[in-house]
Amino acid sequence: MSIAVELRHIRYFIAVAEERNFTRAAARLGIGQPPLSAQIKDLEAEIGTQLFHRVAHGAELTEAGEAFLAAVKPLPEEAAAAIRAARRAARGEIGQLSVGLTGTAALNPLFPAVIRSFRRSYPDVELRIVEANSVVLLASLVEGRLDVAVLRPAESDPADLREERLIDEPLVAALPAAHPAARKPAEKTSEGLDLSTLREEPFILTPRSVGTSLHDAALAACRKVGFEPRLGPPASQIASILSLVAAEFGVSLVPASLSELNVPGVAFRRLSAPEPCVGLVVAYRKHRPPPLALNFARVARAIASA
Amino acid sequence: MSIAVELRHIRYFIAVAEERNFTRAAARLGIGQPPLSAQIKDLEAEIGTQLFHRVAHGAELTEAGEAFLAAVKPLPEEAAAAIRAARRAARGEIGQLSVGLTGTAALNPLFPAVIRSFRRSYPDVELRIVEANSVVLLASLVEGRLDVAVLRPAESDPADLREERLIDEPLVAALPAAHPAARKPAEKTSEGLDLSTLREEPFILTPRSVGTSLHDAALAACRKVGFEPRLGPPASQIASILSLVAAEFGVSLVPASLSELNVPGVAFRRLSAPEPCVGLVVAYRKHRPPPLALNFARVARAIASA
DNA sequence: CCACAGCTATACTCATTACATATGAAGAAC
DNA sequence: GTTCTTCATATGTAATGAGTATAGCTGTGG
Repeated sequence: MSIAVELRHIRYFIAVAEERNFTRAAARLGIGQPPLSAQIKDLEAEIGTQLFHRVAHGAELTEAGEAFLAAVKPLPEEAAAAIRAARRAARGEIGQLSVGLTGTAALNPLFPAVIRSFRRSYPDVELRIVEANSVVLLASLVEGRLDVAVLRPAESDPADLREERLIDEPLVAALPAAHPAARKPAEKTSEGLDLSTLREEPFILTPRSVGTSLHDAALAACRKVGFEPRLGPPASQIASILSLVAAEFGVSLVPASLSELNVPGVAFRRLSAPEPCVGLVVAYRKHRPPPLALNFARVARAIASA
Repeated sequence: MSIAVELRHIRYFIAVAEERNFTRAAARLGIGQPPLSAQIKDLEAEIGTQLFHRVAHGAELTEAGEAFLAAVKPLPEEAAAAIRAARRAARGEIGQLSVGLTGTAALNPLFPAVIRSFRRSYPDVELRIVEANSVVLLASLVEGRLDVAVLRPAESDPADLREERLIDEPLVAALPAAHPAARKPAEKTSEGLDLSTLREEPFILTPRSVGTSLHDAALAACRKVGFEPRLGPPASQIASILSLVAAEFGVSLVPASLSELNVPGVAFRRLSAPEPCVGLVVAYRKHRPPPLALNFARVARAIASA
């Protein structure tokens, strides 16, 4: 016999309590007075006590009614807030977003600009930024530990990720400062360095196990100009590469944005055309990407194309 | 088109979210799976976004679903708590109770005992205790500023109050310590003082405007033994009466419980039979007394008869 | 590769109930 | 006393929540 209490009962009850009058409350609710009386009656039966004293000129709250009113008053607004929260989450306006970032992307000025813009557009999103190598990033994306990542693409990237190219970035030579090829860059009109002049140098690259993209791009560039590079000691992070170059263990090919860095003992030289390039993409799962990931990708594309 | 969100939707949603499976959630809710699916569908339509990803082995929360779950999770319990609060309020277990207290009742040991017992039985009730003269108490009761009062009854008390007699208390004479009639109380077997021996003394009484009960009881006692008392200076509070007696402005008749007080310069003497009496009652509105007032009265009766 | 198991969605019916309309009863105000 | 206001009751109706049966989809195991 016990009828479940519904938000409808609570809304009706609050209306009557506020109007202190069934008829006016019914008008405010847009229903007739008899059904309103019936609903309140049901509610009272369920609670097991009167909530209103019916008097000639209206209805007054009983003690139980006062207690009930105090307790249920916030409920309709809480329900409405829940709906708003769900809608905002669906639009990707609230929630947590885990952004992965590969080492060389972190050094590109694009990335801080994207983050700045995203935070301005979505101030209520909790951002978590994780830096890791491409292999880790891709695995984390696929397994859901990351929602989106900015990284350098490779053909071997999982097929169930969507990658949107943000920019293409030329590779430049990173040379020990004392290297003969490092001398020339004084003139502005200087042509790019001919990569083949580095054919005898050991190349410092990241091991293929932590990211195929840069590794393969560097190899491909060398092969294109006719030599198979000799590999120097591997370096798993971009900072290590530059350190090894500075220590004259060899040369390297790195994204142009790294030439902004002033690393003592390292000189950067652009290469002569055709410059080899590596891309920078924003990646997320094709399957049910979080709305926030899509929003992040959109912001990133907007910044990249600006 | 738009269907109001009800607690039912929320209960169902939470069940599915927790089970991550429509079929099991339906079983837990005691309904069939198709109606559950329909209700969730309605909810999603109302919110305007999917709350679950339907996958082969069940249902997973979307971002919107996660946000909605976090927001609605407490609602069912809040509604249940509201019902409990209303029930408790109806039983007079919670709420505020304003207790009025007349001056001479405050000095009776019964009162602290009642308060102690009430607080033990109803620990969640917020007690407010107001001391005032009977006229103010009665008016406050009728007008709803007080819920219950402990006072001395009079025939003139409003008819829409119910008064339950707690105890009858003899009146005793309050005499200046130097008064001849104050000398005799040494022997335990001493007979009471004959009131008529005080016929020439001025009587210090509270003015009738602040409380008819004691005033009329004292007058009636004097008349019963054959004299019309001469009135001394009026005193509006019981403390003032005793002060004036100590100052030898006259004598008074006061409830026996006051003889517990050690007031320098005042001696108390019991009167000879038939001892005049004043009652002590607990009073509350006949019309819709708050449940708490009834509970208070019940506790008071229990203590008084113990 | 096919059949099966498990899950959700759809189609349809039934019982419930929330609502509207009309009316009655009771108390306050004039 | 009369009238007005207010809430309660009676009754019919339309909406809807829930039940039953079934179809569709998706991984799994033989």
